[in-house]
Amino acid sequence: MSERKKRKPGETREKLMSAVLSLVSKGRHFASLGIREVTRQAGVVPTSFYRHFRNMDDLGLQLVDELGLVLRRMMREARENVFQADKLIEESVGIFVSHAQANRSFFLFMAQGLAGESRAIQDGIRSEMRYFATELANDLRRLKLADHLSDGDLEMTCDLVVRSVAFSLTDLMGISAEDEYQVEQIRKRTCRFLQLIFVGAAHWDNKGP
Amino acid sequence: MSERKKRKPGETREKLMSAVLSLVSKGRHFASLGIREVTRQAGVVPTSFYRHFRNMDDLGLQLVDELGLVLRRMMREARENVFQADKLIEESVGIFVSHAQANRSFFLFMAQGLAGESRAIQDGIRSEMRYFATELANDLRRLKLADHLSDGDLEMTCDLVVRSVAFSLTDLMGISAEDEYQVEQIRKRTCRFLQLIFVGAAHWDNKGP
DNA sequence: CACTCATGTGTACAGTCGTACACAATGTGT
DNA sequence: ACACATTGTGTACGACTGTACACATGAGTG
Repeated sequence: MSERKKRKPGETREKLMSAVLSLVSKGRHFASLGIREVTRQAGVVPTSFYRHFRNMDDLGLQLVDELGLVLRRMMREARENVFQADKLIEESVGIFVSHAQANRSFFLFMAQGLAGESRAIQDGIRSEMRYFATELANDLRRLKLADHLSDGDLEMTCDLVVRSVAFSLTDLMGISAEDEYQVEQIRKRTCRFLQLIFVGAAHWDNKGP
Repeated sequence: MSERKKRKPGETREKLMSAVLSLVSKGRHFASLGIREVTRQAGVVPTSFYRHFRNMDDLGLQLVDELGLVLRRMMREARENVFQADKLIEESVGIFVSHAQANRSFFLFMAQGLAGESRAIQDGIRSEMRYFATELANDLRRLKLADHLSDGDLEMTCDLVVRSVAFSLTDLMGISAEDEYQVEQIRKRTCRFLQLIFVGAAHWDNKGP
């Protein structure tokens, strides 16, 4: 139970996970990747794979965990940088887009996993999205921006927001990262989506059941 | 250039496409399917595949075409059955859910293809969604339900509607088709999403650029 | 009839797959 | 210093893969 002082503990593990992300950003789908292919990309012998993962789904699940970290970092940055309520949407979407560009492979993996082959990975990603929606609801409450909404209605609104942003994610992933014009189009369009949703939320009066 | 009277023209072709759908509904991802696996499921010899498709992506593209037919059938039924404007959302979502159940494998394929491996299939499905949004916009114009919206804003609203429904689709595909309770939950939640969006659209005044 | 054409079958091959096993290197606790 | 646990390597095997080729069938056309 002492400290590990190996030269590079878990180095191959990281190489394998990076290899998957790298293949995914090259256009491959996670479900079509095999152990040999991943180890080849990582520059390791196939047998090494089993030292760290039981199978590809196991690796995918651990990628979902790391994805969670990325998302939390993004949320923290958004919380630190969004001060004025009237720019809330623009700022948040901007941060989201830049994170999606900076961690393209992670978000690509996320988009794929939502309708992927492994139920466990699907559930993991869905759970991350639910957590995100909950945190968003907390923030809106804290900023007194949703006082007239019931808890259930606020939760629904945030859920819709997260889904819309997630769908914009698949738009982003469909274009090349360098196409500034298209990125800007998607950014603006996502902002308008969210504005529309928030206008709806602002005028939402016990219309729900 | 005369009429073909072969016993069963294109029979194997259909068997191959059905085989893919069948494998997809069993939980497999399209990107992970191989030619041999598909032909085995179809009860045909592997070489027969090439008589009808150049590769798996080609087959996928033709599945997208058939998916288009399914979507158009659904839209027609919605147009025929939705009379009163106040029940428009409930009726439409109900028709959507029942179609998604009846053609589960097609919609599963669609959900997968949105973030799939083949760019061509992605674009095909995206194009189907765009068509759908446009038709929806036409209907709303025709029913005089969006008179205060500019064309661009109406298009955006319909796009958001279609995206929200498409995301509900992945919810639907994640549960077992027999779980009536969960299906009902998703149905209700989708209705609330759309209601929120339409409330937003109703109060939308040149807030856009 | 013989022909062509579309379709389906059988065989074959080289490459890849997942994974089991024995072994080497190296850092850790006694 | 010793044995141990962890991590990485090399080899091996049977199953599966995509696809090329030659051939069989049967319908439509001359």
